[in-house]
Amino acid sequence: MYKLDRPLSNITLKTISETTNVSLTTVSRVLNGVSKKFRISAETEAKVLEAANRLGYIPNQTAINLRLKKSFSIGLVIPSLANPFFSTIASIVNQALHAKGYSVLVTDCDEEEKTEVASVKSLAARNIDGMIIIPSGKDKKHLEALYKQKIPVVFIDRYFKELPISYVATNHYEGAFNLVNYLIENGHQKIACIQGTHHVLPNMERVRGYKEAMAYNNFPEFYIGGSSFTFEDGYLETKLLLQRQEKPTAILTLSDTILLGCLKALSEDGFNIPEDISLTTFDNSVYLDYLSCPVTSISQPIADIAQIAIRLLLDKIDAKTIDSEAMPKQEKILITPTIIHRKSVRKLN
Amino acid sequence: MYKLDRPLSNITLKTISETTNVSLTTVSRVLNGVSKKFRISAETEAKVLEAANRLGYIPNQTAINLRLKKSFSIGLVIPSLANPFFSTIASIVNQALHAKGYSVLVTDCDEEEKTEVASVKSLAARNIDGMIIIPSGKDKKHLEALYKQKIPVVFIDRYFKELPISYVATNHYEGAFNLVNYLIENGHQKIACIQGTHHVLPNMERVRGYKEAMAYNNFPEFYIGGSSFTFEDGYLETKLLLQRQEKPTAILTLSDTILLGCLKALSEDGFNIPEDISLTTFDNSVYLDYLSCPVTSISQPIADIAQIAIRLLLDKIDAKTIDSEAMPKQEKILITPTIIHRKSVRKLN
DNA sequence: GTGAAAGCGCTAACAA
DNA sequence: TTGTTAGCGCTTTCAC
Repeated sequence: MYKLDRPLSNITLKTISETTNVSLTTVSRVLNGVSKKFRISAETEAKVLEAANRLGYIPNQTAINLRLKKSFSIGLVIPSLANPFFSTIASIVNQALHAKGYSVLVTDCDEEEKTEVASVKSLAARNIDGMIIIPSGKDKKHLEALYKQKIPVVFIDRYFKELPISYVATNHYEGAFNLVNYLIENGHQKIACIQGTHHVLPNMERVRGYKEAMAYNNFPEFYIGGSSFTFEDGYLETKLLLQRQEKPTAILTLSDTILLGCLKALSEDGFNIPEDISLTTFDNSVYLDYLSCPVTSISQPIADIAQIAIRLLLDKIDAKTIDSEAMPKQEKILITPTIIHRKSVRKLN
Repeated sequence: MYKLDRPLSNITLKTISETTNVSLTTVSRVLNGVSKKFRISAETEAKVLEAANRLGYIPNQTAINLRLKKSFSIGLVIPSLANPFFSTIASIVNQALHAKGYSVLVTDCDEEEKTEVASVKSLAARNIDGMIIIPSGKDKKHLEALYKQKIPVVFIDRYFKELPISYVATNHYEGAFNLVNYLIENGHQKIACIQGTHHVLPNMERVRGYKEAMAYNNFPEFYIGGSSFTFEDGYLETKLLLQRQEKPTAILTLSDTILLGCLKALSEDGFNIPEDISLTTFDNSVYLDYLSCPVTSISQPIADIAQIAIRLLLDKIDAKTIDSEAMPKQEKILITPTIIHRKSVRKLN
């Protein structure tokens, strides 16, 4: 009738059907490995297989997706791949999902709420089988919409308690609580906390852990500063902190970026670790071991989180395939992180 | 006829056509924003728009892809998202491409050649419009196949000189050459080089730069050690290096991971930087500024590389859309990296 | 054992 | 200004 501009993969089932004089149906069956189920003769099967091989047949996924209303691909929505924590998750999720035969559509939202909304919509239009989302912002209308569209979704790391969507995350509260408690057990009372972006859940939970651990031990909150997860902020806030009359005996930074800034300020001002000030942090980046004084840190169970999220998502997808009306129940999984002990905490007398 | 298990987005053009009593074609035209081109009455247009809105119509990308033989998505093949250099590239490419209306299918190959081959094939089956690849291995049959299938491809960072496929990468050779020259200008002669994985191109080029800079200045190669881009290897190799009778006055590590291992060994053995030994590295990770002695480093123009690669790819896609037979010419772009001067190089009188 | 034909949702050539 | 219809490549029902 009319011509399309781009003949992509010229070899289709039809091509094979014509060259072998076998019907489309049979060709499809052979190539899908259900020959015996339909009792296709060995002869026919061989003929088809040979042709497919010779011509270099590649099945057209798009057509399969349209026909089956399943795309064998899942969307992964990430605040920023430039953040090592997220890119590690992306790496694990990607590999695990590929191993299960899924493709992964990754979107980097640049920590922007607007970008996230656009990404989620674009993914939804692509007949994605499910989505794993690390929310970037506070908005959740577009996420509610996914629930209504019955697209299986799992949140990682950040989540909305009000939404009936499963999540798996680190128990940041407990992590911080335990870490502060550990400092207190080592005789520290004047513990300062340098936090990151205020409104993100992990930060809020960590700060809550700090506060409650202090309260639990009947200590006043010594100091809380900081407002973003950056080197610069860690540096500035530490400088500010060190100006104060009363010096802390320990500092808890809520991320490794903050820690590095803090370290720079500390060394500039002549404080040694752990002799003068003890230090603890979150994230447990590889380089912590290689700093002049290796720093004790909370280690998030990244691999576990990723694996559980995948498991949850695939379960939901399966459940939906069996009964498309079923509303999956919400799973709320919080994993308590561990403390990796290094040399930055001094035991006071 | 028969029922499919998963009614995904129930609202289709047909639904709208039926509820508004407007033909499918007209509905399609209105929704594609070409109403005026076809002089569709304002009345009809409004009716269609209203219905689409009310019903929450979401176009089915899969159907569009099949029909148009264009998927508006491009594949990004990465050795490992856990590597900050690659994840930064992924982040930039992702954002830029989304801004242009493309979706991005990312695959993490875990630095495995086999995984890469599988990924590339899977992407090819998905009617990808183009691919950006950072090759993981030495195999290139599957990449040649892409060329034959006329799928637009651009390599980043690692490339095959023999393949007629465009690439954009850092000029690692010049980077290393300039860095070693800089050390020599500062009076260093005993310059040791600790390298990473031998067979990867960036490593080979960097080592070549070291060797030729030494030869250019008529110095013997002082020392070359190392075999992988890891902390452990950097640590071990430095320990080994420091055992030797003749100590180096400067060390060039070919990655920041190696550097950190090297630093640990240096500090364990009581060497101060830059007093006892000068240090330079590659990668320019953010934390270099925050080490006890900030380390001078080669900085790869990651953003530029990503932007150029995207530009190249989109050009190829456009060219192909216009003339599907045209064989695009190969572009070979090498960008010379800059030296970020910090405090780790001592000037020898 | 094999095949004809319908249809997934969409676009565009052609007709009116 | 609008509509009819073919067909993208595939799976599956139903028939032989």
